[in-house]
Amino acid sequence: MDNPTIKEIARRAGVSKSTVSRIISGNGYSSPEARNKVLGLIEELQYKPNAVARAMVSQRTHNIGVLLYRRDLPIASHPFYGKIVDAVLLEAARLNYSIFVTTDHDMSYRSADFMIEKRVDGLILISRLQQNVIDHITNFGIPFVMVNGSTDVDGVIHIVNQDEEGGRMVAEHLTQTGHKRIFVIAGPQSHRSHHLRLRGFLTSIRQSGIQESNASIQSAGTSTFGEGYEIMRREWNQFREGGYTALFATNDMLAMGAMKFLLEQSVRIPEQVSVVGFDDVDFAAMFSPSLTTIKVDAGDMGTKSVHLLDQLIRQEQNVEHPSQLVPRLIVRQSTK
Amino acid sequence: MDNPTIKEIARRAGVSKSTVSRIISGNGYSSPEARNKVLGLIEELQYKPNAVARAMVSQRTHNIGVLLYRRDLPIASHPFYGKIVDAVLLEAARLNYSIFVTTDHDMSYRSADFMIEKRVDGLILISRLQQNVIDHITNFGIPFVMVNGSTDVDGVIHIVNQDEEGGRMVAEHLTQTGHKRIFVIAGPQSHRSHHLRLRGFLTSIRQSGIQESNASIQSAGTSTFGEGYEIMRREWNQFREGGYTALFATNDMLAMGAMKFLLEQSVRIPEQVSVVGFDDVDFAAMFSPSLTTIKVDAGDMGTKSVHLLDQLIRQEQNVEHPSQLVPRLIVRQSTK
DNA sequence: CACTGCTGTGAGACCGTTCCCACATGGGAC
DNA sequence: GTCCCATGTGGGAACGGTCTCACAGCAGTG
Repeated sequence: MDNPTIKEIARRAGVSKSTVSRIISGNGYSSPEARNKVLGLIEELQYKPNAVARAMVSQRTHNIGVLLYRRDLPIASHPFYGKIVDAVLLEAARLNYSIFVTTDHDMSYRSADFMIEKRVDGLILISRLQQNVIDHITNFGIPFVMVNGSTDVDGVIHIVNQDEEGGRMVAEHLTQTGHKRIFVIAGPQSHRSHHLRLRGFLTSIRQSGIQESNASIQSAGTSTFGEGYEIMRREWNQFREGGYTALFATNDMLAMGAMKFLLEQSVRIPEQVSVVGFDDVDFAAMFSPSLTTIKVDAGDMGTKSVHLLDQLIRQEQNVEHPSQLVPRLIVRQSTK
Repeated sequence: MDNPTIKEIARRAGVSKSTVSRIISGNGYSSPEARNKVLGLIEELQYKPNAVARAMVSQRTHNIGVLLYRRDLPIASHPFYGKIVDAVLLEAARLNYSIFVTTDHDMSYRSADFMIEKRVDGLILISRLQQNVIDHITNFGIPFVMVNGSTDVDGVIHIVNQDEEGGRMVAEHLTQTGHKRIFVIAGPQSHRSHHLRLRGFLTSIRQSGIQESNASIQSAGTSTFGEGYEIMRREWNQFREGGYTALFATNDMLAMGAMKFLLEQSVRIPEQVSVVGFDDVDFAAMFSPSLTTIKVDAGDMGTKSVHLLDQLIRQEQNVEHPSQLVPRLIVRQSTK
């Protein structure tokens, strides 16, 4: 790593490092001769400014930490959170930030501390964060935004979807297509989004005059494909004998897991059973039959989070709390 | 960001910053009294060492850059590369590195330069890198390893799978189960892995005495689900009339795309057609019917890459070129 | 001619650490 | 009593930049 430094450039150009610094940054005066000389040397020696040294004096690293709090699945290959990360990466590059990515399986603040030591300009927190982690981070005065967190916290910028509204859309779609007996797989109710999706769904069902006794609600311990499959397998008899014509799961992975079991039992989808998921992960469109679902714009979440964080970092006045993202029903092959 | 500094701790403890530094690092002598006092203050003031300043003097940032060169899909949500990244994240945390993640769509060295400016200790390069990018990085003397790159480059540590062997395994599996006419969807031949998978497959087929005229080979422009679907749709007549009983695609996404089209035409899998993919992405086991495939251990790739890079960074002598990962056939529902 | 303001430059402090070196004290060996 | 060594401490340079300040030259103005 014997990269040339500003001092080396200055020495060779016969000027002071102040002059070189001025020329590089474009602030302040410099003569055309000095400019040519220095710029030529920069090109010749392949000088790359040292971002570490810059951070040292400017007290800004231009780095952002993305912390994913999950116990089950890793981050990047997660079908939903992975998309958020992608969008974060893209938007961050546009705004000249670099991104540290970390997963925290302990749900502690160990990794948050690590990011603090690295002196990131800000943090993006995703999924299941605990109140104490939030408090911890707040303590250090590091700007941060939450994305799809498990709970809302007062005063914290939190980017979420209109999950309750989405649940309502599912109910409407199913009731309008004539379904009366609906089987529901509900993801962890400790998580805000699963909770609201279920609530919106149930409220709407009730308004349609369908008795709750006509809906069977299974609660899932995790929100994975395997869990969906397992629940369906376990409840198969109840499902078959109950005369259910529709299945709603509070996310796509649960829905597809259950659907896979149904297909293995030669249940025809959608002829015999209609299935609706939630999120619109990439696989939803690829599955066979493709899955009707509520699209949550993960990309938009990622983009917004960086955008808002950038405003917080730059200490812009009155950064507005973002409005919730509007979900959209996407009808595919799994419902009729 | 008014975190306390070492100087502040020193002032309050009534000692010099040298002493504080010694106590924190554990190098050199210090009296129990000084130690207690300083450690107490660190706890009380929630002192977090400044990694930027440390990097400044130690000339080591303990940061690693992950560069993914792709034109089509983003990184994190990529079903195969995402898994590599996950493993990298995990292993890096274990070895006390932080990870910068970047995607480069231009296939230029813009993002490599960016990482150089950030003075990462090393780079992990994934997928389609060009020779000139490699040269560029080599120029700066930054340690790096390649993972599943499009081509091998002399002297560069490159972690890959035994793709040719995997292709052979596919051929054996299909011929042993009695298939004679096989339809092949071959991903971009400019990429090492797709090229070798096809080659291994064809070599083995030929050895089994099957004429090449019995195999139809379709070349795919990309290696995506959509491309697989599209190719199958386009070649549907040829496929049906050709009497093919098996389909091999050089990766899972292509295979599942094609499979989805077949299912939509009410082709029964595996009764009428057997399908084999390559990679064993998560979705392969979830698809219905689940996909028989060759497992490439993406996790192992990620872990190894960090491990090797760490050795390069620490300038260990004779770091050995890793042997190629051994693939494994995983038989699922899509073949019989 | 004195004053002002623009252009151009360099010296040096500073960011928060680490680490080398100097130095002081005290006990044990000779 | 002298010397040596272990223990404990502080001063200050260095890492590679940015930025403030001082200062010099020179043209324009009244």
